[in-house]
Amino acid sequence: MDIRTIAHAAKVSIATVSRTINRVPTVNPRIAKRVWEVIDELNYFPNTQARALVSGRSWILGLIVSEITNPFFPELIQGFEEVAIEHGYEILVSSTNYDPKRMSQCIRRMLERKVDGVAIMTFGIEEPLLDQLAQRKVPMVFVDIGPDQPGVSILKVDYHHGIRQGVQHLAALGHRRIAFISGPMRLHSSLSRLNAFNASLEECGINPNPAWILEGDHTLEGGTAAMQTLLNGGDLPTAVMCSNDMTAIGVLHKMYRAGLRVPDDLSVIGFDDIHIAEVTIPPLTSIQMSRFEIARAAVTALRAQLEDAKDLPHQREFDIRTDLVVRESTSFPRGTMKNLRKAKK
Amino acid sequence: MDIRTIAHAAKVSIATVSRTINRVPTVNPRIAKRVWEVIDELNYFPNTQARALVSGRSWILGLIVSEITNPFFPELIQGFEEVAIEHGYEILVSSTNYDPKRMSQCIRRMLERKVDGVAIMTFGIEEPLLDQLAQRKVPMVFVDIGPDQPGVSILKVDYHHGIRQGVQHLAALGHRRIAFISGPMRLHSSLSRLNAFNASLEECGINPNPAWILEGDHTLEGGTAAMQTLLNGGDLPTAVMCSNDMTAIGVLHKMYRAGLRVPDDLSVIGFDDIHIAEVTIPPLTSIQMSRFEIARAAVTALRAQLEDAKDLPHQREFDIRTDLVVRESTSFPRGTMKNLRKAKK
DNA sequence: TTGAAAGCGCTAACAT
DNA sequence: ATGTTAGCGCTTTCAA
Repeated sequence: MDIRTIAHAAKVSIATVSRTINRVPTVNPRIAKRVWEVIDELNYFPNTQARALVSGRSWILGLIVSEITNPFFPELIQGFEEVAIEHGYEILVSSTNYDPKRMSQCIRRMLERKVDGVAIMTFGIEEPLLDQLAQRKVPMVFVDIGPDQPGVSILKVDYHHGIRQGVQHLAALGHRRIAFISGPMRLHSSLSRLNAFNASLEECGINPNPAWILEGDHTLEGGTAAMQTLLNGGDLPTAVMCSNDMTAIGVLHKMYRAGLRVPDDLSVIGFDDIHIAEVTIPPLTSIQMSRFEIARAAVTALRAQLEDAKDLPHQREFDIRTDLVVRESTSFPRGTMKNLRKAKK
Repeated sequence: MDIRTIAHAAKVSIATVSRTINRVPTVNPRIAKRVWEVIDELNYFPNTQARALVSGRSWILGLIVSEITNPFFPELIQGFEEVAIEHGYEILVSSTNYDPKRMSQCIRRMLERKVDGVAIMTFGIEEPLLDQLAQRKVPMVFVDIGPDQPGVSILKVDYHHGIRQGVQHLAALGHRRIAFISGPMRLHSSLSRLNAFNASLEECGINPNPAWILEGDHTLEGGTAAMQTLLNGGDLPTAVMCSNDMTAIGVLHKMYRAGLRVPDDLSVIGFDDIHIAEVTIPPLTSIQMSRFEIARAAVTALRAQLEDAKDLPHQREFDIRTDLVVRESTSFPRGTMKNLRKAKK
């Protein structure tokens, strides 16, 4: 069944069927109605590849993520899928696993399937492969930073806002000895988070201790390893802030293994606020970055380049907020409670 | 740049370029070499939609999952992507969120993008929409059950093997009071797991208590809710087996909330063995079902229908094992330890 | 073994 | 407002 079948059944030309489907305003409403009836009755839908071939628009949006097994990303993908579908786009998701080879393969896949636009949410652009996309004028959207080119939008995450809230929360509880476990330092977003942490520390008048700044890799294992390092160091901080929730969960686990208690022996703050943070033991205080907000902004940014609807924003940068969510992995530093109790007596 | 560019540069016809790319054996090796050189030099790749249009093969494999935010699925998707790409297929992932409307939308998307085959990993087919796929002779692969039609393969998960190991493990520790929190009962896989549990109980000579068979929904919240019900019931079991790990993590959390200890007050076994099960507190004893094995089998089953390679298996069913992984959420029932200690004295 | 040409299903320019 | 037709980039007969 093809467009000819419909044209024949509706007693019009294939051009009219095409126009009807594409909602060209000049079609006679009565004829359009007849065409739609035939389409519905025969359950017809156009061949997307033929359509893409001739129109040059695939109606596919690419989404490149670092690793799909980090719960942050499925939540992001879900939002992206939802918003994209809503606007008639199919999505092509692909993950790099922080591997430059795979990154290059991802770009290739995007190119081969002729995506109309691509969201690169790997929190750090690993290669100048992007030129291939830029050359073909494929609109792109990045997180944090991206090349300053036409067709490129940036989702600016305000790490500082949430992280400052976290540090202030810790400081208010009485913490002065605060560690930070970063993400992979070659990722720009990791650096941004660390910078925001250092700046917030300074705002609170706390001196940073270099021995308490550790590099993690945004995985569970990275979190346990960093916590182990901290434990080996002897001079333990009273609180630790993590660059993402997976790291924090690793920290929680290592503390459990070491027979220490959170938050009694160490307060822990995560970042992302993934769903599972609600049920960790103890429930994780975390800095929320809305996946849905990011997903929506990414699709919007791409659509703004692709379509000329008047309701689409015409900006290069989009702001993404972060906010502290206080749960139970943060409390007074050890000792303070006793003092409080004494004071009460 | 298109096939003509290459043909011209290599001084051959476009037909020869096409044959070269498609590795038709009749092409003169020297000419083929020349063509490949031009292709590499110009960094050319064929337009997939033109190719799909004329050949009728999209080289896209669909993958329908229930919910991408359940960590089991990202791990599955990752494997599926890897194996599919390895064989030259692109993937189209889509999630139903257990919503029949979305399921129907998923099928539609698969149809519109003309997938060559589709893996339906929703653990329970929600609708007879599949006819649309069957009519178009799209090969399908299901988990557990599927329509008995040509072109349909089934991944038979041996739930019984792993679940029996779990029950025996519990029985060996001295448990006789074992509860089960199932998945949504309209899903066939949930029923299978429950049946395997009941059968295993009987094998061990344990009487099932209907009050200890609860229906969950494979989410964290379902797990906490079911555990709450168990707590309210008063007559607490000494162990609980869960239909998936998310449920088990919910149980762990509710126990923590109730001020009870795992495994001292309750032993907990999960199912799936997702990555995070290693770092729950305590680390979760779980029944492993290999995502990668499922992913590989799914792609293999589809390829067996699509390609005529001699090395591809020609069977309708594929077996998937399950195995117990013992960690620290299971132990002796309360009281037994004391007895043991006494005995030691 | 290679080339010429038809045509996959559709959109869009042009003609009516 | 509707129809006719060229052609998107490729694969695949068919002829040489």
